[in-house]
Amino acid sequence: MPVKNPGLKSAASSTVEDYLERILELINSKGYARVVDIAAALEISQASVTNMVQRLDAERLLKYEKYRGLVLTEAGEKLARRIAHRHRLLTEFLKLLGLDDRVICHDVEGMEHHISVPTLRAIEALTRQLRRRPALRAQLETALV
Amino acid sequence: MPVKNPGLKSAASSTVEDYLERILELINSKGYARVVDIAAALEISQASVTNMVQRLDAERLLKYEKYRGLVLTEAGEKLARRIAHRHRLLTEFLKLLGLDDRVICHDVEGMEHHISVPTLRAIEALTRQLRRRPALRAQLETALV
DNA sequence: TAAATAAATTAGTCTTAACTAACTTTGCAT
DNA sequence: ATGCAAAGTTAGTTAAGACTAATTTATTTA
Repeated sequence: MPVKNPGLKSAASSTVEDYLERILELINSKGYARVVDIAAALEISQASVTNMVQRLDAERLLKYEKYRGLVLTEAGEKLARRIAHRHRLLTEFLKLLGLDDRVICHDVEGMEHHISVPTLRAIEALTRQLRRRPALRAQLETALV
Repeated sequence: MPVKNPGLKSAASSTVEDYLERILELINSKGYARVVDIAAALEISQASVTNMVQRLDAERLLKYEKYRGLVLTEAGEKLARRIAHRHRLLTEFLKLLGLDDRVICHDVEGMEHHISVPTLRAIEALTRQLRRRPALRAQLETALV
């Protein structure tokens, strides 16, 4: 089934989004993202990462020199940031629903690539409202017995 | 990336879920689901449908006789119903957020396969609360300008 | 009922994105 | 400086799930 992925109107597949997300995380936390670290983070082989990294270089989302490492391009970083932001918003939303971290993590990782900008905005607004209505959140929790 | 699909703790992939969903829809609306109709509904070739239908038969989610048609098994129908139900709950939820039908349709089709049972329950509870709080819904709509 | 059309099937191909195994490069420790 | 381990790369394979083209079966209509 050719299910498109226009969530961020980038041409990025879910897979590409996952890579960018992890790469940005690594850069933020360690200052760099090596093939071996990306592979560990995504729980896939180094070979797969090498392939994808070369592809992302071809797509100008990062600059890669063989054996020497990579840096995100302007475009790549921008995209990665938006992906990370979307991830955070979804996580916060589910957190407010009282779900546990394991479930949140799993579901967000699955859904995040499929959420369009308008839906994300709506969820963001809802999250804000939910945040200031503890009584409503309490209602939800009791419903989850 | 080996992203599992434990939403309904069935072994069904997203693709299988899509097929079952459409097959049930067809059966509900026309009384039967032919290869040609499934293909049209999913916008894929008849050949692809034939393949999948044979696989679903092997997995005992439906019974299929070459050239003669198919019926869902008990297990297949049960699963299909749960998939359809999840689809409806998500659609209703997004509807209450004031999103337009195109967006809802797209996003639900993407997300539905990745929502776990606990998350679905939480969203269901939230939907109920949202339904009885028009003021809150109005707040959301104004935030979506 | 026979021809024409619609539906279904088969066989083989393509793409994406994983994998393993084998090899190369780099960097560190002696 | 060399040798070993860690990191990275290449080549070739696999699996899911699409596709087309060719063929077969079923159905409709003249």
